[in-house]
Amino acid sequence: MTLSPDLSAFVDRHRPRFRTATEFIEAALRDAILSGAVAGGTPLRQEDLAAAFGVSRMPVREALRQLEARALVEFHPHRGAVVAEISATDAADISAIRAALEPAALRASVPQLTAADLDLAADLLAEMEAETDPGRMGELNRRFHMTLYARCGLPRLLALVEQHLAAGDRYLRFQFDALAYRAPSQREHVALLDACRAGDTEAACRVLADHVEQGRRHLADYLQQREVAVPPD
Amino acid sequence: MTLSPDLSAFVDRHRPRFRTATEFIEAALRDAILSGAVAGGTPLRQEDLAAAFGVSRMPVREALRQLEARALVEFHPHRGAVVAEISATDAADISAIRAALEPAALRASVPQLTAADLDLAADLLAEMEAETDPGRMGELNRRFHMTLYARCGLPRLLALVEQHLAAGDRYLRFQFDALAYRAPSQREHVALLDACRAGDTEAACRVLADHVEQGRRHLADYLQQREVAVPPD
DNA sequence: CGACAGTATATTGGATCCAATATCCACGCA
DNA sequence: TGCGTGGATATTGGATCCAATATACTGTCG
Repeated sequence: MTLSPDLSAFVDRHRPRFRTATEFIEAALRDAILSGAVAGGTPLRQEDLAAAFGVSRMPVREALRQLEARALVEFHPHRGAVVAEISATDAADISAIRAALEPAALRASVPQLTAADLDLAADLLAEMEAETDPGRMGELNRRFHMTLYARCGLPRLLALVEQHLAAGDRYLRFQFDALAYRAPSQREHVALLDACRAGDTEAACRVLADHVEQGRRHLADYLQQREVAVPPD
Repeated sequence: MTLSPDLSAFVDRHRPRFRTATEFIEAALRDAILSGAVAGGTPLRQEDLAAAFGVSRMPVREALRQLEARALVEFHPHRGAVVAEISATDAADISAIRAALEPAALRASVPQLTAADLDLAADLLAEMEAETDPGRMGELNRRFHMTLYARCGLPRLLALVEQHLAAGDRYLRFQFDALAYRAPSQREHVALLDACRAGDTEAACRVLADHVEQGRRHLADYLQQREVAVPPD
């Protein structure tokens, strides 16, 4: 440890973000799918992906396997992987999981939240007010929620919550009337943060449960009308 | 379709259970880990596993990647994979997830349960009375629970529940006083099944929440005394 | 004209090979 | 003697190659 502590920040900043190609590709593909950049049903040709990333098929295969375990892609033996389809029932599924998990995470986290956590959450909320890009909006929303859950001390639960927050965002991409949902959502966020700041765990959980339920309903309504408009093939 | 329908059952029965080596190895390793046959911290050498399964390292690598995504093994770049460690906090983590998810699954499932479902659950319960092998007992317990959740119509939620039921069983392997827990657990199972049979969804959820909580407490007590006996190295 | 069989092709699954890197150990130096 | 350096070794990460299989096409037969 002869290295000046001041230098460590630079070392960290310049350290390659990913240590293996597999890690990098897995993260990139996950982002691409969750952000909605590649639609459900899209075939994922190993050769094409390998060429796109400038590697061989092998790290692509490993990354696809990890995404399969996360239900983001589906494998059909000898036919390849396709991006998992979205559907109204899948949205309901994700909403149900969120509704079950997030209050549990919040309940464990609120008593441990620090002033810094609450300030960070407030900052994220303020940023969301001005944001127009839906992708960035989704990220801010996830970070806001995750900040409030972060102190729950249950890493598995936290990972599951993050995963399903992101999975839910896949659907928001396709909502053109998302703006109508935005104002009430923000009001719920404010109420949630207030309850957390007051240390009222149960009130916070109630607000959150309601918030997730509102989101579920909003999504269900949207997807149902969409399904009527675009009949299943 | 010239094949007599009567033959299809035989075809299915004799169809190789796994169509790719990766699938097979993934299932085998998962079972080995969840059953407690290989302890946490065990290094998983790709070459050794490949030899043990009679294949090359490649399907082993893909299987390990899938298990990594399920948090059953941990990868350390260029150092290999090790079986995920068990700990008191991890057990608490899994218990919290179960407590959140299972009542949600049950609530959605109870109204859809058929008489056949309830009879199957009763059969499993009866089998459990006589069972002494802890591994088989765990499997019966999982199947009993899953039978009651099966009609929830939310496949992702169901998969998560199954995954964490199995993950929880990893801990029961190490409990030598599991027999003391067995009788009250069975009583709770009976009460749960009765409530389901009566179609009283909310009562069933209360019984289940209590059941999971009892399991959590039992596990926490056991692991705590164990941690005192075996200080962390 | 339609259905089936056989083949051709594309793509994945698996094996082998090479490169990169982490750990271990011996050695030298203060 | 203790620490740091350098190389040897084991193991993984990645590339390339071969085999297996699913799909599409083509031609033939009814």
